[in-house]
Amino acid sequence: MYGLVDCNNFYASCERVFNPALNNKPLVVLSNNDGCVIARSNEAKAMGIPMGAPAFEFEELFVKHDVKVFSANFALYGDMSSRVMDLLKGYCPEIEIYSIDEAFLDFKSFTKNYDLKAYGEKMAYHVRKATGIPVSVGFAPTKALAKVANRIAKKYPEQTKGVFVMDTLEKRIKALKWLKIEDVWGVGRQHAKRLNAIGVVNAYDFTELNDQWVKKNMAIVGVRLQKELKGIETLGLEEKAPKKNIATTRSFDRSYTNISDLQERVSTFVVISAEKLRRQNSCCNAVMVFLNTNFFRTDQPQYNKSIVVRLPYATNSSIDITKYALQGLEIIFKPGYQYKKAGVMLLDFCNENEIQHTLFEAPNPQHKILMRTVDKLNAAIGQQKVKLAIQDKDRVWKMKQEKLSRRFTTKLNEVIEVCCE
DNA sequence: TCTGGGGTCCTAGGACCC
DNA sequence: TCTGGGGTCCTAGGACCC
Repeated sequence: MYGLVDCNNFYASCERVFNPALNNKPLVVLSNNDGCVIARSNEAKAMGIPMGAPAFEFEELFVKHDVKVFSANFALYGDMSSRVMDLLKGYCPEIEIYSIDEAFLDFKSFTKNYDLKAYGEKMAYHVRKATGIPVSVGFAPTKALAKVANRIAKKYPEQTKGVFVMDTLEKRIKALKWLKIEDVWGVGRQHAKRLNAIGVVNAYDFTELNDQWVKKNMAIVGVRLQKELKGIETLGLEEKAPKKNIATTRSFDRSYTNISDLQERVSTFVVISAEKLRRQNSCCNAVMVFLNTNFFRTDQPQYNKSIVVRLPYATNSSIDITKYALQGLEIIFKPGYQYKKAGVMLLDFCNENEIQHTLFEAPNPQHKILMRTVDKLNAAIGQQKVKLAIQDKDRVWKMKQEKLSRRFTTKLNEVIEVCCE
């Protein structure tokens, strides 16, 4: 059996841990720049605030119903996530951390008639008790079915106590008939539309579909999914692998027209990305840069362009990569447009120790030592304290974050205060 | 006025090889 | 008039996930 543990309304729950006055109140968390709603408490969901809703469109509703609004606090969420995951590892060492708020557990090595229901409840209780984060647990013979089981646990907390075990054929059929096709893991908008058109409305219908159709319209991924839902295992736990791409992209608080502003942004994006690259001991062979105008402003001329610049040698030096990224920017930049978003993506990785050197161009060996030193300094005295001269030339780039909570768990001077009378 | 960010996998088709 | 067969690698774009 597989288990899927998923934190309930994760970001919203993180905000509540250190501020219990928020319990039972509608609460939303906004994306960078306080742009869109990216997490909602149950109360906020019940009010009909959709995922991805632009915050400005719902401002009135927030005020009217006293919805608690927070800017995304990823320092807090990331730390809370690792606390939850560490606890789960204690219950099942075979674990795949699938995202910041969910993990698959493989119970293969447990004895056949092990009481997973009781075990799951114990695990969920412990996580709640130790971190303050509520979780739901689904058990089933395949990963895709564990996703379904989890959904049931989350949807019916009273009946399931947050844990649902799908261990019989009857339970599986009933669950699949209950689950709408568009809510199936791996079925997105496009496939859902096509499936609806041929009368497939729930997950059970999908399992009954002939596999020729599935192969033709949803490719091998769809075929696998169909098997998984029938209880035939096609997906195992995945190993944690180093990233194949690393991206840093941002929308700006306003539009920018000057190339010098964009040069600063692109350099900073490279520096952030390259630090992640070094952390996983990789080098990249190419860098992609893109520029976007504001596509919501249909009244303004639009220009979206990206370019991939090959590097002469594989490197993870912020200095080298910045140089080539800026060359790329120079090529795609066109004056006269209002740029609202830009980004950088590092591509084509290899291991730091397996670099193919070229005959005529060699990296500066000093960079490696320099980067290590910069990384160490930044880790010790705060991120981005040591930077390239082209970054932040004469202005502080501020993201709109008006409702940011404290970094309760990762900054000593921001920890919670306890008052004793 | 205001609308996020970061990933993965798969496939078709072009370019190339012998 | 008529023009083979078998293969690899790369890339762009689509679809999906959180």
